[in-house]
Amino acid sequence: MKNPTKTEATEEKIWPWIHAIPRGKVATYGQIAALAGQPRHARLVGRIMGRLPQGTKLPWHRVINAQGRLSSPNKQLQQSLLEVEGVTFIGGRVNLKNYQWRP
DNA sequence: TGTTTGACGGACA
DNA sequence: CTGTCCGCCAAAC
Repeated sequence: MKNPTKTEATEEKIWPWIHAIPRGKVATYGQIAALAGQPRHARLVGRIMGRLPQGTKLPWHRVINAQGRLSSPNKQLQQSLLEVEGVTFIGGRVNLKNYQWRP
């Protein structure tokens, strides 16, 4: 057994928060990092997201960047998943003023 | 061991 | 609006 890496320790903290994002709302990478007690670690969140398995139950599509744009490899899928939930895209971006989740 | 990379963010020109 | 730069830091090379 090895000590958990910093990434693994952070995973445990961010997953509950991502899971808590309600339908029709979005959160930013930096926001999740801050909620998990890791301010300024947005990239760490992004790296963890990239390691998620396909069948994950986490609403990964509700996490976007601070500019209201999509950063995931599969932007097309992510956008359609969000639109189904009622998130509107204008000019390829989301209006965070209206759709950002505020715990 | 040193450098580059990346599902980021914010400041600035 | 776009593009550049810097801070951040684990993982990959």
